[in-house]
Amino acid sequence: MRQASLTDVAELAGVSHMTVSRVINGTGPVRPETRARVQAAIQELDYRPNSAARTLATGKSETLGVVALDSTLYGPASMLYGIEHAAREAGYAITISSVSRPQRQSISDAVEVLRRQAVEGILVIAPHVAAGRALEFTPRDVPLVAVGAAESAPVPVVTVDQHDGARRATEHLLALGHRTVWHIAGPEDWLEARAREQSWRETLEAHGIEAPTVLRGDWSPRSGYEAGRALIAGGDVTAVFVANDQMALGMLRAFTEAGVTVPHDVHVVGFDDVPEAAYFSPPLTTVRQDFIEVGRQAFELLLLRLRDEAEGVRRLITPELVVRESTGPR
Amino acid sequence: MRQASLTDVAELAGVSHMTVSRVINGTGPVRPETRARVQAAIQELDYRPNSAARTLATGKSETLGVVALDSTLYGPASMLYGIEHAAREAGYAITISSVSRPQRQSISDAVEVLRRQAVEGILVIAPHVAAGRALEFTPRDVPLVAVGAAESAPVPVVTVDQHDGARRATEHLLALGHRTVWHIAGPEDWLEARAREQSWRETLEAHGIEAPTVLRGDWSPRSGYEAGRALIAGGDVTAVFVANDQMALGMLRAFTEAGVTVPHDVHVVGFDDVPEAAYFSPPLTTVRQDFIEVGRQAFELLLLRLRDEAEGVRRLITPELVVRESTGPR
DNA sequence: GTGCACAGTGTTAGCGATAACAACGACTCG
DNA sequence: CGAGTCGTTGTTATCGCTAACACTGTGCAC
Repeated sequence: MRQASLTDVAELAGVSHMTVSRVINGTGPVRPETRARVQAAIQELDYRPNSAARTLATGKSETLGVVALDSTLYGPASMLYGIEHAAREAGYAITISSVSRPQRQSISDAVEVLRRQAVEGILVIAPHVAAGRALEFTPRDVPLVAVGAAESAPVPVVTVDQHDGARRATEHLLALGHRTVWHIAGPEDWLEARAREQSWRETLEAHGIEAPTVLRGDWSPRSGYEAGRALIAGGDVTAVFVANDQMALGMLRAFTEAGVTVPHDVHVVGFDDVPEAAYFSPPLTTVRQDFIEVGRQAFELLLLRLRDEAEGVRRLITPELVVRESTGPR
Repeated sequence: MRQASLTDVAELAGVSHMTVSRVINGTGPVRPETRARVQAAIQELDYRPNSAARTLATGKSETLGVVALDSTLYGPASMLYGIEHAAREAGYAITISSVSRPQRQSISDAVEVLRRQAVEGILVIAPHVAAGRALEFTPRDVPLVAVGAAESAPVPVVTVDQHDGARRATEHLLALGHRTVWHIAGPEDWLEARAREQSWRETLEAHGIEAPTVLRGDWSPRSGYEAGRALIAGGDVTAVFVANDQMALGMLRAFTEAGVTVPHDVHVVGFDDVPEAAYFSPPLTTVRQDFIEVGRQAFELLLLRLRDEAEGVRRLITPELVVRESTGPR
């Protein structure tokens, strides 16, 4: 048998369908005994409101869309969960549409897919250059909030303060007495990677130090490993700021294999503070980003945006330097 | 101005709304020049079909629900992406409802939330004992597929063969000449943890070895670290099979701190093959689970289930032992 | 030339809910 | 005691779409 509808319930309870609707939504007055009869009928028929019909009638879907990254990178995945959690608590459903590769077109497509789903607003987790560009071309009539680092985007945005984090990491190393600090950057098309690199460079320059050549990885441990080998080959490295923890792990591995000891020979700082970082060999000094909080605030900001109160808002979340043995005493 | 509707498009193109519907869905014949006029009108009005209305009219939502775990554990997160990817390719949208703690009630609630969203089918990623129980009480009229390890559930299920994986891990260690193999298990309420533990025990018994006392963690590196310290305190340990890679990392750390060398003093095997595992110190021998494939097959299975062709189906995916230095020559 | 198939299009009736207003009785108030 | 108020319920229209069927006209077979 098919799903029961409002009318079925109304018939069984001997009332009009509107009365049932009132009972369900708590709108308008209903006599207690009528309410009881209706509720009994609902129980008996295992009635469940049809959200498509409700959406059609009200124009509200109580659903938000999230454009996520098709990856299991710790950051993006955590932000997704932060968003989902906050949204669910507020009674919103979440529809996701992920993109495999962060290209302008794919992000626009994902947004388009979500718009057809009649979502009320969209959160874009896409800390790429391409994402920023895609957002520029997004119609202004969709309530949209960027999560991550799309700084230049013409939409409200929530992001961790990458500059601050990278500055702290670099200054921490400088304070330990190093003459310079090397940097392993993330992929060039990630805004976060760019921001960290830029801030690292500026911090060095502020101390009158010329930044050494940047090595670039792709966030993966493997690329960190390779960068580590390259550094060893170059010689004369005593301090490295790596753009994420995974690459830092790869680098630690490369150092270990080559007999370079951390923290004795080299100091290393990562970025993210993944749950594993405290158990690397040695435990990694890193910059903690509270992704869950980012997700939560992004959701909040989207709610504001839905009420048109988020014009030009940009929320910065301050990261935190967590000092561990990888920059410990030698 | 509000979103354009079929009728608006029809008016602009000078046809009936049905003709527009036919153009959009490719149903029924339409003269090429009419089609062109309609398409022009669609373009001009930036028309976008209203999915709520379509769902209401057809009874099909082209949407699937996923009950996910509110965690960034590598496995569950990867499976989610596998599912999402497969579904999107097939034109299905995905609505997620995550549960923070895997209790029977919360899982039932999540399923209920999704049912109201008019999803056509539901995938439950919830490899817990509680999930299995929750699924028993789920009405049989919702097409539902379990992803993970809910073996006893009365629904079709896709899972990695945990028994096989744990057996391979244990036998690998035994083949290296160890007299026995210790085990750090996962949380007792996870079916996967149970399966790995049970299979480890059976494998030892099959070799006439009595299983040593099990230590139990919570999947976190910290718990692995503590288990490692406990093992060291107990002494006389030469081979450990750890139920996941994160705990194995913690254990490696505990060993390093205590001056116990892997692989020289102790051999360690993990489970999962997270991207980092190859860069642990030492690189970790582990059992690789292809989570993306699990997600893909789960989606496929749900499609079968939607056509009532999945009765009692259970798909097992065989994991693979990846040998690295943590069980290398001493 | 009559009939029939079929391409092409329109008309009408839902899908299951909410919105807006109407209807009715009981009660209060002046 | 008539009018207005309010609590309670019902009626009707509507959201945007598709399903089902009705209606044209054309081309072809016989």
